[in-house]
Amino acid sequence: MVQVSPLLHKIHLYPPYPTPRTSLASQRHPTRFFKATPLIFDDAMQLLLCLSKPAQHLKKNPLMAASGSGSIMWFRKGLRIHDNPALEYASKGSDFVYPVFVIDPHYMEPDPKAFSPGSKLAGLNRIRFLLESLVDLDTSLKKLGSRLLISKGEPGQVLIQCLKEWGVKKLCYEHDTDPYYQALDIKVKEYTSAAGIEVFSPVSHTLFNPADIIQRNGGKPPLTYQSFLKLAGQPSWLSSPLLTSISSLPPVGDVGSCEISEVPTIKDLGYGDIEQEWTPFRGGESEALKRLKESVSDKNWVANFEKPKGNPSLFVKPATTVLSPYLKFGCLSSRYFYQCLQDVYKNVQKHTSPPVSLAGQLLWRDFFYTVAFGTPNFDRMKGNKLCKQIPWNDDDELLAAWSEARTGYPWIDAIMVQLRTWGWMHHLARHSVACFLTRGDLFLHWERGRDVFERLLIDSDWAINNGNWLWLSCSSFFYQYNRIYSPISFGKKYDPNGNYIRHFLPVLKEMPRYAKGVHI
DNA sequence: CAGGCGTTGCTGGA
DNA sequence: TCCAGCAACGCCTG
Repeated sequence: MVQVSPLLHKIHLYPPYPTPRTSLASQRHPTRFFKATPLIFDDAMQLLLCLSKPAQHLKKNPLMAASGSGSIMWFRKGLRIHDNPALEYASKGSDFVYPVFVIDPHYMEPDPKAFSPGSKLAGLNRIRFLLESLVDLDTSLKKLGSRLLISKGEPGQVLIQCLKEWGVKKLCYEHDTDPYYQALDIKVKEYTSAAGIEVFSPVSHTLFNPADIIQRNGGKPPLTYQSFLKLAGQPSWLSSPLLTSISSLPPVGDVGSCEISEVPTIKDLGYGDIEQEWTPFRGGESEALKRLKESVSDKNWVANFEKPKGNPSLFVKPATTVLSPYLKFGCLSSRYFYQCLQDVYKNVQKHTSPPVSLAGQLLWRDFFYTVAFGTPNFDRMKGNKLCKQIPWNDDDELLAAWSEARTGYPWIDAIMVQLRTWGWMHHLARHSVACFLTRGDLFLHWERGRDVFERLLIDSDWAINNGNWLWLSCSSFFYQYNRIYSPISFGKKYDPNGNYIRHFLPVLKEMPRYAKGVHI
């Protein structure tokens, strides 16, 4: 029978989880005219009349919402105002801008069958983080004279319905390389090209355009970080300052019969009253910029940032920025982050460099985005050309012991508790539990661990998550699976307080090893 | 097919 | 404490 490790309640005695850095880290679609046949003449007259009148009149006339020049700004990732070229283009020369976010029920609505509270695809912590980001975006848009329009349903269908209903001639959204969005974009573009709607889809989620890098490398993605750096060079946009603020936005036009709501709460989504310990990290662009400012203002820290080497106890110290969840949802622009870092580097005598520097971390992110984009079946072992084919163990109970923090190894269990409650861990902590699962005695499939991370992490990012699991399971990029193959090695060098001990075994010898199947 | 490269982790000496 | 050297592995190149 499955038992809860008696160690679980003791885990909280361990050095507490990391704290934030502050306290510590054209053509209009004709549908509307056909639908409203009696109004064709009126519409045309209104248009003629309005041409000679001030724009204010246009804005107040709901009929003109459809006939004026309107754009849809479709938010997916990129939940921000600063450095948002799609939003900038949508508002340029438009009388109306419809900022839309579509709630995909698969991603948001409760799934009682899931192994942790949340939807089919995401844990509750990340869903809440997303909702907070949407509320923040809505607030910012309202300050600029606009608002966020929330719609529900299959995103492709909903968007096409909006395009029809509002008769806009421009659709703008941030380009996305994830397969989910690639498939969605194909569907939407089929419609827009048939309907003669202009689509503007700039690359602004990453520093570089993955397609460019792949092309420069002869059609294949670079497979080492160093070769990626050589191909990438300096980002082209760095020579001119990014647009980081907007003074106002065109108003939202008439939404017609489209069902629009405010940003829902967790309760609205059908989760009822949830009693759980929530992640301490608040979603949204405002919070992201606040954190960024705090991190970047410490020039010494930025200049000397180095991925902490060796000692995992460092993850209780102010070792990172905790900006990853904000980068994931695009609450923070990676390009703006990079620009801020370059500004600091310019003004100091000496600074660290990639791969260990802070800028190097952003480049790692781009590296994984590029490889992931250029590799079919990147998220699977089978059919993935990069992935070493390994006959992994398949054992649901061992997997459950790992994901439910019942392995019996306090260090591993503490990290898994942290993942479940906070949805975020230091990269060294991720490294430890990933190696434990795939390269330790469990020898379980990296796809299983990936699934758990993807669900529970608030910053889980398709390309980066899969890339790291490929790496740490020695399936790709790195292949020394004889390294750290046994959990004992986690105790060899460090005692429970994280102190370095070269030859350390006794404590771990006394640890119950639930993971070996005794108590499972 | 050999040898160099990129990579991580351990060791031993300064 | 820090750093160079080495081991070990698969990929890339000539």
